[in-house]
Amino acid sequence: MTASAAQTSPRKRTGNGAARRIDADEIGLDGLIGHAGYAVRRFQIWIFQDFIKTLREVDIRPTQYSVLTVIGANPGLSQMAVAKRLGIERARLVHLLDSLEERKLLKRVKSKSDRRSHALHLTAQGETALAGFKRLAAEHERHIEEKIGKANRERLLQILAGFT
Amino acid sequence: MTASAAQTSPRKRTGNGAARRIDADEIGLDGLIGHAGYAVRRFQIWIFQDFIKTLREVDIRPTQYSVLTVIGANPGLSQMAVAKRLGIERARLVHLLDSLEERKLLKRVKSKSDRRSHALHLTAQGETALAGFKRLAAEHERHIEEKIGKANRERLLQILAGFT
DNA sequence: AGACGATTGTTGTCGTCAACAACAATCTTC
DNA sequence: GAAGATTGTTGTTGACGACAACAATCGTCT
Repeated sequence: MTASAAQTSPRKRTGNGAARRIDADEIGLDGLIGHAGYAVRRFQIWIFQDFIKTLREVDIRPTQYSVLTVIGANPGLSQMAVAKRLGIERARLVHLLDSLEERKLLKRVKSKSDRRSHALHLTAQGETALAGFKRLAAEHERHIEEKIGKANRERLLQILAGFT
Repeated sequence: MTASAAQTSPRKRTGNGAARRIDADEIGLDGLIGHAGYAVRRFQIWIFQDFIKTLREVDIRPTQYSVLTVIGANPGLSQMAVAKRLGIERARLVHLLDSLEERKLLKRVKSKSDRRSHALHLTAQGETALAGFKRLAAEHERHIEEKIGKANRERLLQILAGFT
């Protein structure tokens, strides 16, 4: 996108209220370039949108996917443990689990050793569904490769490995 | 944070309701590792929190900073141009500008050439304030270097240059 | 000149998400 | 057993993206 074609007039910085048609790609970012946060924010928005689009047919959003994946890999976790691991507020996790439980993808089992907590498990249906989600997620990951290059994607994962 | 110390029992995968004290760092991410989106999300959260913390004394959030920076570098831009350049909804920009204008950091000048639009300018106060913000933002950027390394930060900016 | 469509700023709604605070039930510890 | 901590839950707040509608204005076509 943003197919350049900035063939507007050369003069810039028109004093005050003077307005000329301005293409977005000819506006200087100035100090913003060189800010990692800005680049990362834009990149993250792009990634999430592609993830949502790629998994739209199964109606799974990134956070839901991360919850299902963690529970699938560690059955019996408590909500507290999942929340801490994924950096989600336990208050927020409640609603996430509500919707996933309504969709019969997982279930809350009352723990016998600690009657406050719930042990989280995928349903059989949830297991098979998750397998499908993972295939789509892999496709999404390929989109990223196409966007920034295979080597860059791996370098990126390596750089950010400490934040998992 | 998360000072390891995972000296809990070796057995895992306790069947059903059996709950044992579990440290967050011993929970497998499984398929989540290798997902660029997950790493980027965590990284972005970390960056934003550090930015907010570093600029708390001046009460400036990342989005506000990006708006001020772009206007500072391109005085006279319309709201539409700023919104398009930063990927912000113009509806959302209205509130952002409201608060910044209330704080006397910028002003909306009625454009004479196009009476629908406003030409955005920093106030004198806004210019000097922005200089201070930029110093703090540079400090924030140094925090990132300390976190992932100077070389990695530059590589990152290079990889994500297409998303500015 | 006049009409029609597009653009700009604005207001509003909706849903996602992080951050808190409060609460009942339950566990842990003294 | 009492006091304090933890777990799941409900609720509120505020930042944010997406969308729809609207009045004022511009550009264009005839």
